[in-house]
Amino acid sequence: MSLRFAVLTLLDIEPGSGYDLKRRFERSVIHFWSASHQQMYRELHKLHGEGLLDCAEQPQEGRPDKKIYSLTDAGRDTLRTLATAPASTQKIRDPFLLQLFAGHHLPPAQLRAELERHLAEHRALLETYEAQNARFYKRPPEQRQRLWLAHQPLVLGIATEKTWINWAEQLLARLESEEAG
Amino acid sequence: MSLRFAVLTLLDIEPGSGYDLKRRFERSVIHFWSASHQQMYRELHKLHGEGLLDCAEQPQEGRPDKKIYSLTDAGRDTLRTLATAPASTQKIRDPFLLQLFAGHHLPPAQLRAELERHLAEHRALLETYEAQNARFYKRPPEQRQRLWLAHQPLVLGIATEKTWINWAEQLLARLESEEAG
DNA sequence: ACGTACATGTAACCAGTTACATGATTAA
DNA sequence: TTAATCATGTAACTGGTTACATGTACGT
Repeated sequence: MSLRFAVLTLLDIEPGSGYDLKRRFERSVIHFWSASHQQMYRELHKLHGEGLLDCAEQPQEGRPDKKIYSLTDAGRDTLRTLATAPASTQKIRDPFLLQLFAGHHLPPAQLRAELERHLAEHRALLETYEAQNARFYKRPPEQRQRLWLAHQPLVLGIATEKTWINWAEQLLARLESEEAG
Repeated sequence: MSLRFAVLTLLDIEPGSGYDLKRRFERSVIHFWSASHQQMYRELHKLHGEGLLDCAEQPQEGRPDKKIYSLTDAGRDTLRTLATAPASTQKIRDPFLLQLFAGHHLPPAQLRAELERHLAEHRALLETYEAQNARFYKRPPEQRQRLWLAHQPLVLGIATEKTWINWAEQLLARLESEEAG
């Protein structure tokens, strides 16, 4: 139900097309949820079929027509219901940790290279989060007050990435000293 | 491919049945991967069908027969290949953060109750990790040296849970002061 | 000529969850 | 007698990924 919940939440804030939603996921929700454009279109069709969304076709010149989706009353009801339902606690599922767990199958140099690759990705992620965070703090105080709750996932995202990077740096140092010694 | 990798890794350490694997997942790998018994049995059948596992039926008295699976040579080859393949970086997908993001749809008291429920779950999780960690440090130094890499996911698990709990406690304090003020 | 952004979609597959089904043993 | 642990499985469904398909516009 989470993709459904996410789609309804974003369309409730502002109507848009599948393509719009995909970009909004990437820009604002990526640190705690993600979805491909194929998932979007499938979900939008389903929601529309169930009468939770209205669809307005908007012809465009020079580019493909847009289908702008917005919530119906039934959609808003469903959103309220989903928002109230208890969410399940997320278990970690990290393929890289699995790889580490079986790390004795890899030559140490390759393991170190893998770790450095993941480190680079996490550092890049942290940078984009920090940038989003900086934009938040440039908003007027009135908006910051209103949006503080929706901002909390980003706060956690930043803390989590810092934790990851810190752990990985210590691990890297140890891998290097094991290789040297 | 990750479930496959996890199953092969555990069976490489020690052969066992689907039921055994399920328990070993819960005891040793749960903090970075999880799987239900249905997934196990399906994966074991598939791996066996592909000739990556041998299966020895072991009759038992008073309880159902066991099917003990172990790696074939082809299985060990596959495991080595999977261990070498670059793992994708995990994206966070936390339904609770989605709920927070849409938190304005919930009455504050209910939101606080939800947060407290999740906090309790994360605290319990941290406790079990700390217990596992304590058991690790009771092992003889020779074993600690040999297993240090496989122990790293647990180190990260502990740090991540602490980060989560710390974030949630600050959020809870703010929710309480907003309710009071 | 090539890549990127815009815009929507189908099909096949892989992964994970939920519900159901069976049946013995052991401890409270 | 009730619940938990041991042990294996089927079926249906939901969710997510990968590959393919189409076509315009714009910048290099």
